[in-house]
Amino acid sequence: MSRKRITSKELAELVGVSSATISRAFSPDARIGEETRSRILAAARKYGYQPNAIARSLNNQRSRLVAVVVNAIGNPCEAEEQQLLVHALQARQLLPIILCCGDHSDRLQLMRLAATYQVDHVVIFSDMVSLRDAVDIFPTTKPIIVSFEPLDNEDVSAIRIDGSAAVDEIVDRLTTNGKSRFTYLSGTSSSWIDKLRRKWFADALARRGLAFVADATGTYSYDSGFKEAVPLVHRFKTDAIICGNDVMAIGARDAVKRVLGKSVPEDVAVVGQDGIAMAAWDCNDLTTLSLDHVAFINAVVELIERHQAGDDKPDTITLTCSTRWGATA
Amino acid sequence: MSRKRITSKELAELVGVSSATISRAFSPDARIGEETRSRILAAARKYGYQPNAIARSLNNQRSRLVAVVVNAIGNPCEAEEQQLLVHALQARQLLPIILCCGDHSDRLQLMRLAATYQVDHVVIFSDMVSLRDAVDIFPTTKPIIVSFEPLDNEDVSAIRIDGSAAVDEIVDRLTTNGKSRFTYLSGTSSSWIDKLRRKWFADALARRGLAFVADATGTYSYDSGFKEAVPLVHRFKTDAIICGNDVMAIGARDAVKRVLGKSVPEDVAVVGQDGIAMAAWDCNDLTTLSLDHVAFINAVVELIERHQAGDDKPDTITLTCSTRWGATA
DNA sequence: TGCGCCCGTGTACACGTTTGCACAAAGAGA
DNA sequence: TCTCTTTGTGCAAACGTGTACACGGGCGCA
Repeated sequence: MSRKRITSKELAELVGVSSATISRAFSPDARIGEETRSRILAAARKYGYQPNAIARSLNNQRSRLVAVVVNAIGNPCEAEEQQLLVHALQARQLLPIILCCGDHSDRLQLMRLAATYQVDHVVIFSDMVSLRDAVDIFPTTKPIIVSFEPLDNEDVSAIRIDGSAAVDEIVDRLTTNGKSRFTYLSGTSSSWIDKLRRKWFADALARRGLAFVADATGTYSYDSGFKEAVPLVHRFKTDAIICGNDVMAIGARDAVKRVLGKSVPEDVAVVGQDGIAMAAWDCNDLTTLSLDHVAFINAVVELIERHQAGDDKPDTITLTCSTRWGATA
Repeated sequence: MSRKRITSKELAELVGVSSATISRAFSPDARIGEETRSRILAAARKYGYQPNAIARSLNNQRSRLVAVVVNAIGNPCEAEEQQLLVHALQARQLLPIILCCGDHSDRLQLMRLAATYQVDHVVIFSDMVSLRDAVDIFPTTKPIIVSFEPLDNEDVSAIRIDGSAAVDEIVDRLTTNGKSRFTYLSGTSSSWIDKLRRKWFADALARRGLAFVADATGTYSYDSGFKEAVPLVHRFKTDAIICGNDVMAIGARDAVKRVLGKSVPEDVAVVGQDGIAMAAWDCNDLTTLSLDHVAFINAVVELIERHQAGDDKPDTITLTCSTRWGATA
């Protein structure tokens, strides 16, 4: 049953043409007789012939593969974006290769492996990889950086996110409601994104003569949010916890309510970041700094399309965050 | 900056050997002088040479690419499994190509596109694609079916899930607690998995002289669980809702509590399926028919490794479900 | 010295496409 | 009829590897 796939030369023999003509039958704007083409396509269907994309890529110098570098697949925020991106790629006949860099696995080696497949584009969602490594490993493919790391390199395209205005709104409401002992629960200690997000809040606080009274570091997970929230409340008497993502915010809220027996937002307000679908669930109803994921991915896709069209001029697109008002702040 | 990637022939010239020797330097068990190899590797590092995997694949007839067919990336249950699988593949120097078949996109065309890339293995998580289509589109690659569809084809490997024992436990507790008006909320009308899961419960009920008093169909989403639960309680007076997955169960629970003002599990019990991490969150604490995702993916990986080793004999591995007891039933 | 063997390397071909060039046939314009 | 363009096709050369085969040299052994 597992018979070999038929090649263009074999099909050529069966139809009675040359293999070059087979190839032409499959490229839409090639010079070929209409009658010949339909004869070939019929035979291809009959014998199950499909052009070999590996061979084509070798010849073309275009693989139509896209490396997508992410921290994790499970993380809801990333997952929503990945879903949108994968759909957009598929609609353009591009195939995504997912590189999962979050864990212990050797990121650099993994990216090098993907680079050997001559991917046409690289989309870097993960802020665990540095820009320097990215351009080093993909010298021929201009990467698209999606993390918010400040770029000093004019050679890569990027999406920049600006949340300062929305953050100002959030802090405004919190202070209006009497909050003053703010704390920040970040998701990781080594991430540019996390540092930048924290800075938005710190700046907004500074404009009002305030500052964070304490910091904690989790792992972007529910459990870490749950666990880290306890000392923030217990020891630092915080009345407003700003969390690095929505999942940790949900964990923190649960800890405040269940473990500490306090009410949210009256005793302690909790603010998330990302604006994932789950934040809007009735049982969560989270106040969160949210990003329009559709607009975000649209921007990425636009950059990819420019690259694909041969426009190598790098560009930076800036998006602004909005606020989802919920019952937690 | 975007200079072309260096080829093995060019590197050969620089080092003063033939391109064949370059190739040998990169295959661990080739006959090559130790001194020559280290000289080549040093030069490769210096000039940034990496063997071209596309060319190698063409030559080898092995791409080291794996097509992973899924319904969606956002779905938490699938996401957890995808994460595990991707990690396992990466550890084996295999690269995953994700095919997202859930939506409107033309599944068959998408799979055909992936097939042209000569993937070494195909893992089908989605039960939206039929077995017949799979073997048709990947004639040369024996696919690994992960959906639970009853297989009449001896040519594919499969993972089979058996939840009947755990389901019996669950139904036992529910009836002991006085539940009698069971309803089933499925995630889709066209899925084998969903039908099979429903059958486990229906059989367990039948053994006790019971049957579902009503059925509803959602979309595996929180919102659909929320919406579909209302009429089940309101109109059919159900006191136990079995949901097709955990996310819908959370939605159903919220609707029962917030919209209908009833208590869970006293008035209405809610049972999920999948055993995703979120089910164990403090705010959810869901009773659910759960699968050991690690064991599940281990089984998949074992099948892949056999295929990779050239053992084409198809095999079926059976896993059993367990129960996570929570506060909702 | 002569024979056989292993080691290290080069030569050449194959993998399955795409595409520039050549060329025959057909049609158009004079 | 002669030339010029257009159309459809084949030939052959890439694309960058891996590897079977050949071959020269060094070594052991008789």
